[in-house]
Formats: sequence, structure tokens, C-alpha cells
Amino acid sequence: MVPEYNPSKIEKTAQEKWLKEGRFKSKPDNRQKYYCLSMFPYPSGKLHMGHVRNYTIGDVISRYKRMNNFNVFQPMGWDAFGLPAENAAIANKVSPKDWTNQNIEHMKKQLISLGLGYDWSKELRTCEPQYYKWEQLIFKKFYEKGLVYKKKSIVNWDPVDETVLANEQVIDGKGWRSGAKVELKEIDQWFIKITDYADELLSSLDEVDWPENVKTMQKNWIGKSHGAEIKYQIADTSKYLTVFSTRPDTIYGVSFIAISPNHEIALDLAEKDSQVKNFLNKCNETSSAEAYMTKAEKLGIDTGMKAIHPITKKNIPVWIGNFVLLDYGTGVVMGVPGHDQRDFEFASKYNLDITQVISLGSDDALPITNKGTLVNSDIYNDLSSDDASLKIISQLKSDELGEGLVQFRLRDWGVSRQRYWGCPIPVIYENGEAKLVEEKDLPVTLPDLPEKSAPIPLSQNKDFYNVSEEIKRETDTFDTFMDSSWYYARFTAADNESEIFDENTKYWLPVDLYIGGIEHAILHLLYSRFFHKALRDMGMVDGNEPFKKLLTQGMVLKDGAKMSKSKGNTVDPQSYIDKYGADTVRLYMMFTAPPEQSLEWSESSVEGASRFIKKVWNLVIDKKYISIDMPNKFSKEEMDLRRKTHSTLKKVTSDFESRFSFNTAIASIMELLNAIPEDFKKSDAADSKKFCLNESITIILKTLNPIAPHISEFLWDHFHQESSLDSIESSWPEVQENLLEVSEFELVIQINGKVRGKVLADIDFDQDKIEEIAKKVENVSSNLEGKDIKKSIYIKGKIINFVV
RNA sequence: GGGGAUGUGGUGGAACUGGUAGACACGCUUGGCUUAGAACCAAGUGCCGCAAGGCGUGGGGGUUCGACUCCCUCCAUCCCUACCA
Repeated sequence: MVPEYNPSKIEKTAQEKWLKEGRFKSKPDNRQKYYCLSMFPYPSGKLHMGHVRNYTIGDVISRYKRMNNFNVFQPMGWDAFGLPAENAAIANKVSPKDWTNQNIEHMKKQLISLGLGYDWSKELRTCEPQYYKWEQLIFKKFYEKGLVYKKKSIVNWDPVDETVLANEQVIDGKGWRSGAKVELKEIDQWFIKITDYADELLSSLDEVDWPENVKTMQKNWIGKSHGAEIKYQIADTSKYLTVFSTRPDTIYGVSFIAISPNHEIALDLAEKDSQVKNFLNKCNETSSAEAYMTKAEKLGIDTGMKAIHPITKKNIPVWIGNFVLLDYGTGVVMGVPGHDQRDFEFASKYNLDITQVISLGSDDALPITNKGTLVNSDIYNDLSSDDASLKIISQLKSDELGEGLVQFRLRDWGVSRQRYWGCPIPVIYENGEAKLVEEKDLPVTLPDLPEKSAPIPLSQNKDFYNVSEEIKRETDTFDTFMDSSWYYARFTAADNESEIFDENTKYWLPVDLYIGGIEHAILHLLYSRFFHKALRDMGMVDGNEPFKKLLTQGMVLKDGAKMSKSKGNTVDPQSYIDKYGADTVRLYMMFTAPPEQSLEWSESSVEGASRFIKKVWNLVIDKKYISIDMPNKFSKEEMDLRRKTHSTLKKVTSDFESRFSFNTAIASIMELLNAIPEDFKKSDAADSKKFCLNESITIILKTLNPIAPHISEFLWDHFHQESSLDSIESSWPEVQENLLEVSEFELVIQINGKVRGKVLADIDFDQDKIEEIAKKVENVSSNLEGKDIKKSIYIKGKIINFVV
């Protein structure tokens, strides 16, 4: 009687064994190191499909590397501060801390039940003082290095709840809980000068092995542009409006100046003019999210002020425009409706002049946003855009009305949050003057909440902020991106309580492979890269970049949309683990789509993965390995199987090694399994057949081990029970190249690019011989009859094409 | 609005370097096994057509002996857009 496949039993046994023997604990040794990191999760309650996919990819690669004799470090931790814990606290009257820790305990069990090989001795939680103590220290060092400052900045303000809202909490311009119209409000906040590193963040992208699309997104985000700062004098005053423009060549086409509603001048004007005031109020009824602002209808109001064009000296109107961002450039733009889409729409709406100053030579329908040749530009006519820009900048410079300038789109990083569940910013105010908390007084610990209390912001917690009559604490907490910007480095010394980093940090960094969702392609990765560079400059880590190679996995979709609670289209992985076992879920995840692509969840495909696992089980479970000497001769059938076995191994190895293409690797293992003839599996099969079968079983189990580690290790041990072979993960098998050579191939015969026939041909035949046998093929000869062959193209070992 | 992707059978996907489009799987159809079902096994399955044959990789155009692959253009969907993580 063949024992039935019982995944829950063999998986649990294997997982307990791995934990007990500490199989995934890593320490430096003389092998080549491989630090494989998957983005740590926010502990939202239970694992979702995106986590399962992400962590399976990381584990498959880690196990593969381990079989290839790498010293692998694969840690896991928790991005434990954040908004959802506060929401849960309000909804369920549990403290954010308890809620978070309970979630972590549950999710950790789930990770273990998926068979993920983490070094749990380095686990970390960002909400614990032993983690954020070091974050506060880093902030202090940033401050001492001049990378930290305070300035006013705009937030979403809910006037009913009297709280700051995240962009996510603003729905259609209204607060999600109160439903009140959200207002923009300026408050004092801490900023980190990431822009000091803008140039290096851009240039050192060349040093990393990252997907081109991610590099492009980062480049565009940083947005280095060459342009000019141009000063427009305000008529009848001695004041100037300074604009930044990337297109000084279009300066003769300026027909208005637009300033941000939050610009000083606009605010001053509102004091005197009620119409302007009303307009500004209207502009402030919006979300601060860029996507929201720029999609909103373009609105403007004429201030009545005039600005003097720096070259033509004509008066041009000054408007306030809701599309002008205060934080980008100078908060003032010059409107060139002929050559900018947005300005064109604005000018059309408010009947402002539209002048063409750039020509492409033909089809001059405005707006023309490309560069071209100047027209209507006085002495600059007929120059190219680039030449004209240089000359115009030099004229402005000699008139002291402007200069050439490099501008970045990247803005400094606002790290203040007015929330409870975050890392306290380690600052005290002594008689109003900000000072960083002394190192010996760190950490500044987040106070616990009273039993069953809703989150109380630190600004309402007198015991916390009131140190003495003169000394008050900062009550903002850090953006949670701070927490996740350096955890990759802390993992290497996570159990070291006396130092932030140690000699292990030097050994393990940089991360050799970082795996995570494509949605983090810009912000998280940019902040981490900045942190690494700043830490490097303080002598705390080595190297310029934290993540050598990056693998961005696609989203897990259901019905074409990202799985999310808010959309109500989530699928709980746990039920599938319970029903089919972790190996099946892992196999399904790897088989259904290549890692970079989005994965559309399909209920029924899981069945297929399960079926394959059972087939492997049924193949091996009733057999025991018997040592057989290699036979002198093999039959054709035996040779075919050996060739298939080794070509599969070659395919799987290259799929793992060069392109992380697990779906095709699995497909070829399935092919191999299907290719084993029935009579090879019989207990009374000839020794030569058993030899070939041994070889196939070995390759199937070994190549499957990174993907489905429980069943393959179980079957391996079971198969070798009576022999004394090494453990399954001791090595990755080697391809026997000599078995792959073939003397014959199937020649495809085309006429004018259409397939007309196929015939077996010798690989060594020359083109004449190939043509000769190709013309003899029935369907080919009939199709060639009465036609002139103009040309024939032969691609060796593949195809011949007759052009008639 | 800006930036980045994706688009191939009924479905997920394969075709890696311009060389047989649809590997591998799901689903479906037929048959076997079974009292019946599940499971399992075997065969078939891009579309139109009785067939010969023709058509076919989001739409349109181009380069090439040959295009899913390269170029131009249009369309649709998804992700990010600085306070979700």
C-alpha cells in the first residue's frame, strides 16, 4: 500500500526540524556571501498574496544559492509603525502596540508554515525602542552634519476632526471619517536635505544592477533639468518675481506670469482683496496630493499687477494659478501658451495672448512643445532652441535679470508626522529653541496609551512633552519611511544591543539581491539609497549603494485590480496553505507568472500545481535508491530519457541563474516527469532503465527543492533511506554536456516565409545538401513547381526559406 | 496632468539573440475505470472551413527573405505621483 501524500504532516515535521537544527542561521565564513533580502511586511494582520509571492521568490533564490555553496543570509522583520494600527485602535479599542504585536505573532507563524528559511535570530521590529533608539541616533547625526532643518509645509487638514490627514484618507477632497471638506494648512515640520545628494543619487544609478524601468523612474523623479532663473520686475515697485524655466528659448512667447496660491505675494494680496481671498480659499479646498491637484480644473485670477518682461520690457499680467506648486522651483512660472500644454489651456480659458515663437518648419499647430527654430523673437530668430537658450541666458545675465541654473524636481524629505504610532523625533525645545536629545538620553520612548484608549497624539500628552517649565519635547513622530530606510543594514547586527552596526555589517553588506513590489520603485528605494550614502559619509557603512541587484515583482491582481482590502477583492492565502500545503502554494506562485509581471489570481490553476506535486510523490514514494554501475550501452529510449534529464537540468539552471524565470523552469521539470516511460518505473525493470530513472528522480527532486522544499527533502531522504547519500541541499547537480549533443534535427522548410514542410536532416549538412533534401519534400516540391527560386536562406540547424 | 509598465487561444502563460506562434498548465470534449460521483488514466482542443486551404500575437502603418520580437502611430488596462505601506 502506497502511503498517501499528507502535506500538513510532512511540512510541519520539516519546519520543526529546520528550526531545531538552526539550518538558516548564518554567520560569516570563508564561502562567498549572499545577502538575500525581501522587503519586510507591514504587520497588517495576516499575510496576503503579495507577501506570499514576494517571500517565495526570495526563498527559492536563497535555497538555490545555498545549494550552490553560497553563505546565504536571509533575515525577516516587521515594518511595525504606521497608520493602520491607529485605525484599528479606534475601531476595536485595542492599543496599537498590542494589535501590532499580535499581528506579528500570527504572521510569523504563517511565514514559518510556508517553509521560508529565515534567520530568525536577527528578527527586528521597528516599533521597539532597541530598534528606533538607533534611528533617533542617526537623525541626531544627520542634524549635526547639517542635513536636518525645519520649515513650514502644507498638509491636508480636516477642520472637523482637527487632524492632519494622509493623502489616502482624503477621498474626493473630503476627510474619510468626518466627510468635511479638506483644507490645505501650513505647519512647521522637520525636513531632511535629500537634495544635497540629488546629483549622486542620479549618477550612482549606473553602479547598480537594477531593472532599467526602475532606474528611469528614479531618474525622472530626481528630475535634473537645465534651465534659467529669470527675474521679472513688478511694475511700479522695486520687487521682482523670480521664475524658473527649462525653456528660456520661449521667452518672447511669455504672455502671463502665474504664481502659486500659497506664494507670499498671493497671501499678502488676499489681505487687501476679498476676491483674491475667496479665490485662495477655493484653491485650498483640495488635497495636497499631486495627482489630485493636477487633475483638478485649472483656475486662475488676475491680480491686476503687471510684471515687466526682462527683454521686451512690455507689461505682462500676473495671475494666481492653482496649478503652480509652491514647493517646486520658485513657486512662480512664466506662461508660454504657444509652447506648453498647460499654459495653452489656461490662456485659452482666460483669453490671454497666444504667440508662436518656435517653429518646426511644417504643421505649426499650437501648442508646439518640442524644441525647434525661433520665430517672432527679434534678434534670436532662426536660431535653434538650444543655441537661443544659451544666448538668451547670457543676455539676461549681463542685464542682471537672470542666470543659467540646474534645477532638480526632487524636493527635501519632510519627515514630521502628527501621529501617535511612530518613532518620536528626539528633539527638545528649551525656551522654544530646538535641541537634539543627548545620545545618553536615547531612546526617547513612545509612551503607552491608557487601557482601551483611542490614539492620543503626543501633542495632547502633557506627561510626555512637559519635561519642565522651560523644556518641552517635540511631539511629532517620524514618517515610517524613516524606519524602513535603514533596516537592511540593521539586520546584520539586529541582536547587538551595544552597537548599531558591527563587523557582521561589513561582511554582509551590501544586499546582494533585494526583492519587493514594483510599487516601491521610487520612494522607499530612493530614501534607502539616500540613507546609505549619508551613513557612508559618517563612516558607518561601506560602499555607495545598499542594494546591488533588484528584483521587482509585479502585483498580485484579482479581476484586473490590485488585491486590497478597500477593493474587497482579497484572497486569503491561508486557506490554500491549509487545503493544499505550502509546497503547492509556493509552486503555484512560481509557476503562474514570471516574477516581474503582475499575477492574475486564478482559483483553478492551484489544482494543477497540486496535481503535479502528487505525481512526483507517486513516482518516488514506492521506490528506494539502489546503487547501479553505469551500463556500457544504452538503448535509444534510455538515451532519450538521459538527454531529456540533462537538458532539463541545463534549462532549469539557466532559468534560475540568468533570469529568475521560475515558471519556465517548472514547466520543463513537468516535461521531464511526463517524459519518463511507464516501463522504466516498474519494480522489475532492467538495471539500465533503473539507472536512468535514478538519474531522472535525482534531477527532479534536486531542481524542485528550492521551490517545494518540504516534499523534495522528504522524498529525497525516503529514497536514500538505505543508502548513504548527502542531503538534498548539499549540492546542485552538474549538467553532462556530452549527453546533449544531437546529430539530427527537424528542418523547417518555408516558401516566402510560410511553413510548407518539415524533414529530419543531419546537423552537418551544408546548404546545398539541405536545399536538395528540402526540395524533395512532397508539399514543398508541389508548391515550388513552375516557380523560380530567387534566393534561399538557410539558418543552420533550424530553417530554410525559399524566396520565389 | 506627469512618470513607468502591460496587451498572445475560453483562462494563466511560452517563444531567451528577428527564424516552426500557442511549450507547460487550467478549463472544456470524448473514451476508460466506477453502482454513482470524486480522484486517476488515455485521446483531442487557436479561429473559420466538410475539405483543400485561409486567417491569426490590442488597432492601423512601416522595415525585412522572414516580425509576438525592431520603428512610427492610435487605443485599452494597471502601478507610482512625495502623509497607505
